[in-house]
Amino acid sequence: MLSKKCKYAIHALVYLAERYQQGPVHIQDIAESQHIPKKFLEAILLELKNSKILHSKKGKGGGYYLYKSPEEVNLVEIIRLMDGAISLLPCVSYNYYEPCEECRDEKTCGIRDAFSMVRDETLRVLSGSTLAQIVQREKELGKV
Amino acid sequence: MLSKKCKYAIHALVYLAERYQQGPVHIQDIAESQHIPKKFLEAILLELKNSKILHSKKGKGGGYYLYKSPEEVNLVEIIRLMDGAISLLPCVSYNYYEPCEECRDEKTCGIRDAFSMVRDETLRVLSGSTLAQIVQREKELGKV
DNA sequence: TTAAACTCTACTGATTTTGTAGAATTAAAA
DNA sequence: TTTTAATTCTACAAAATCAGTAGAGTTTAA
Repeated sequence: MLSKKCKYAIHALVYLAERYQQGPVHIQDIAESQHIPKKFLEAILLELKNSKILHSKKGKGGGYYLYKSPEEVNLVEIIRLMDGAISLLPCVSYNYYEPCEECRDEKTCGIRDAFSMVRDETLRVLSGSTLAQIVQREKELGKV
Repeated sequence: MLSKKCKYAIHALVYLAERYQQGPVHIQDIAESQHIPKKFLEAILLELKNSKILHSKKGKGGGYYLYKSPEEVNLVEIIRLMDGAISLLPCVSYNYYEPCEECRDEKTCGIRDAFSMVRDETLRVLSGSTLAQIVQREKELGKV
């Protein structure tokens, strides 16, 4: 399961994607509309800014806005940033690999195959799911 | 990521699958060979027994053994039992469904699609991965 | 100069995870 | 019948992670 932090990040980014190139958006605005605790959201947005997904403008009239285009940001990137590995086992992770403590020998472990396939399919689906796609999908579904 | 508990359960079950229909196996035996803390393993095996995957024999010469056949036990069942939902979001879960607190309207949420697909692919792969298959795979890979 | 916004450090409470202790129960075997 | 070796069960506890808060500092527009 994704953490709340990660779900908050996705919702905030979708909200900002809907307002792409329309100037900075207040944290307060995002927090209220998306039902996210403001102080918690602050930390999340800061992290997204440090990862060059967002930029911010300080001071009066400031706020956060998308730095990357909505087509460039996909769910894989967001999840890895917020929650870490995509895979279900550390021993089949591309970005967060660790040897399994339990497995004595990775080469003869019969369990890894299935989880490698799950990882591949998950990456395939989530990497194709960009902010632009999500916004487009919501328009199709009739969200105002 | 799977919890340690879940990984322990998988390893213990594979170990028992390799000894299917060869009588009860001591917890001690499983714990030592699979590097699992014995007391923790006790709780895990008891849970697997309560779910009718294992049976046990008490007293001297007792132990645990597979009740279901290795062909009947797949990774979906084990993960659901140990860690809960397969899906990454509660709002797309079959067995652990909960409405998303963040989404005001599930029907117009553009995020769920991708996670529904991830869930479907994950279920497809993991439901096809049985204890029998894992044991077979380990034989192929040359595990003694 | 003031007000409104983000920035940053530190902290805290709740929950989950990962175990451990120890007594009770059961059953085989001596 | 007693001993011994195993599972069963209840209760607890340490550690890690998650979710959220407090509050001072910095920046910028008006």
